[in-house]
Amino acid sequence: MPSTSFPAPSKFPLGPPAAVCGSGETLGPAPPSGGTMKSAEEEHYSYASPGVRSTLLPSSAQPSLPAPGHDLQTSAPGVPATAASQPPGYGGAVDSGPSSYFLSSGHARPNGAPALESPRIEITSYMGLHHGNNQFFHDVEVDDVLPGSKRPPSTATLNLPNLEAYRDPSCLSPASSLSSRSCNSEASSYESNFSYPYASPQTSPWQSPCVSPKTTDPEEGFPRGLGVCGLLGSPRHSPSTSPRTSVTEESWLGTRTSRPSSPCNKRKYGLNGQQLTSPHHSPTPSPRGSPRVSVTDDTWLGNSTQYTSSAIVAAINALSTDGSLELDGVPVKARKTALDHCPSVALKVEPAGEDLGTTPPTAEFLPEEFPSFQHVRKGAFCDQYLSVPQHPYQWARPRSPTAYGSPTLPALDWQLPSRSGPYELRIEVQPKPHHRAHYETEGSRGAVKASAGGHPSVQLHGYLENEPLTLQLFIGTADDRLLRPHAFYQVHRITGKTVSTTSHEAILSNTKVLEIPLLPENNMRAIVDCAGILKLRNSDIELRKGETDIGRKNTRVRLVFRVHIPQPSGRMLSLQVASNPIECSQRSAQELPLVEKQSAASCPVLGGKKMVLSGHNFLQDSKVIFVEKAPDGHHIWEMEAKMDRELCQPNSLVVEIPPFRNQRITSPVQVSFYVCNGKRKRSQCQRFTYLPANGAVRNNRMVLSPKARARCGH
DNA sequence: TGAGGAACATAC
DNA sequence: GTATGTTCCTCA
Repeated sequence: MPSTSFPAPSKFPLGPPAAVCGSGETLGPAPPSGGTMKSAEEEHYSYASPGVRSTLLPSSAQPSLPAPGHDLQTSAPGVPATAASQPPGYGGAVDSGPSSYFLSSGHARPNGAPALESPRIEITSYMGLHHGNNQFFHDVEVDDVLPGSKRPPSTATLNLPNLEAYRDPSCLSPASSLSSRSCNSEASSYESNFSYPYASPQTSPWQSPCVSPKTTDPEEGFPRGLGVCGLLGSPRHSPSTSPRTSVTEESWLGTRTSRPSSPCNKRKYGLNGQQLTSPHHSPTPSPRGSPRVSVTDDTWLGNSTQYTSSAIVAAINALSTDGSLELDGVPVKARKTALDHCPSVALKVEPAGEDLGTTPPTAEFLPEEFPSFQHVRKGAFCDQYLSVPQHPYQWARPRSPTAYGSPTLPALDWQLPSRSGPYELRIEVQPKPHHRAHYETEGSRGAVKASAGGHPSVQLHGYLENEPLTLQLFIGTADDRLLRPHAFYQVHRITGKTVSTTSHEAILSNTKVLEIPLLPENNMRAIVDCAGILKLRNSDIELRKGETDIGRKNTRVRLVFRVHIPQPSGRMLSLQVASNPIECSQRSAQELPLVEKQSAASCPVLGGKKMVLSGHNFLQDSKVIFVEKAPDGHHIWEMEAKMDRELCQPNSLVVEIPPFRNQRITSPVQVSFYVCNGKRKRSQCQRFTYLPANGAVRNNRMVLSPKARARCGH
């Protein structure tokens, strides 16, 4: 395979490659790592065109490169050490400070080099990303089309509204609910977008070279690089390209069929792989074989006019083609398991190079301007294949950032600043430190809540425009490494009467992203009451190709919020902020709180002082109880300390030390305290010493000064 | 639907 | 054997 003819690294003078727009502007932060990243970065920048989803395939081109992973520190051959060692993100920001991430609206591939040849087909999610009425985005997208190429996004997403129709119900737990099975839920985008390594050309050396490779999903080039899933390729995608279809189908239908250790078959499901007959098994492509197509239409029908009918047909063809060959060489067990996870198939169709110049005009991607397209899609296309319920938007959603095509937006594992220039994205209300995530086999456990009741809220400060924006939310890691999408958790869209915030799901490189409107009338503030957390089985994720993280004990997450602010220059400013860590496992939440450190071993004997306790398993509603017992064990007093909730953070409590209550004690006064979670969980008592401030010890008794006495109520 | 709890399964 | 993960039961 030819290697990528990207701009030389010299284009990125500030260490990590900085974003470069078509005009040569140096943009935002550099990607987190090198290696496969390199190509991705370059691709990303050099090709970053909202309207064009380039799909360079570093992996396929360089099979030897390490599979995408999470190790952001990993560098790869050929990549400057700096690129790999520096934290992603702040490298080359220009306008808004070092940390801002800008995207130019006009990035066309600088050298006009053709996209990297690659034997993969990927249908990337794009659907529903173009709905907006945000002219800002609109313009950007138009401008972003490669000059002369008029090339539409090379990838698209097809949402499957009702995955159940394609899955064996018997495989689902009775306890399951549609909403809980994120992968299969109405949030069809997840389904259609969620791709597994096996289906990801970039990680599938065995993929058929017959696929026309012209574009690459920059997203995939990043550490996680599993590829944006979704469906639909550009209208140019040759129906002959294909073969990914089967993969997708299999992964999709194979859900739960072969979970190695899953009790799915042992307990209730009683489903065997045989039962799940993938449409692709049929030698003959059939409408049924491409349910994903309809999937894409799901909630985005109203907005998905970006696709031309030809594109859709191409996608269908691709999907309906048996691509089993691509799975050859992949252990059935692993394959199925992994695929199982992502019922939805995300195919990325890579248009042939020649397509670049023949791609339909950008206008195709502007639904508002081409209502006829919608008609064609819904009626002529979707209806013919799948009965897809119309899913009108509930809100005049601004064009989703993803509508630009991920190539133009920073990858989810890029580190972005929370503020830049006049803008600041801030979490006004933090989520509770514990939220039990639900499995696909369970019903939803509801939305993440705030400690003091209510829900987390996020606000964009400094934005004075009247155009609404979209707030993106995904589940990120909470370990010591750089923030990145969490492999074992996905955000779960909550809907229902109790949810006041509308939202939409999108998939970016295997990560589900919830998109929430940020409206000027709400002061660009969003109350996030629509986000739950879905736990994916460790066994499923760990079998993913390229996955390096392990799920065991990896149960802490953060809510990551992003907003992309169009700039007058046409570029995009991206901000990001992550919440405090959230413990998602049931067991951890039940563990005893443990005080590891306290701010002072000795504290004033009188009240009014505060003490900081840090440890584990503290809850926002944890209580700190002070106890004093006489040497003979006699309980002298016990009282709950007042908490300074404003200063409390996860696993860090700030308490006000209660006033001294008993004068008949010896000095130094030994007092114990424990942290109590709920009714039963309490830490071991931990001692500290009161110093006789404002008092003195005489004859084994505390003698308080009049002032101290008054303060203590004595 | 949203939780809480716990039984059962698996990893270490 | 213990710790942790996953599924199921139950209830408000």
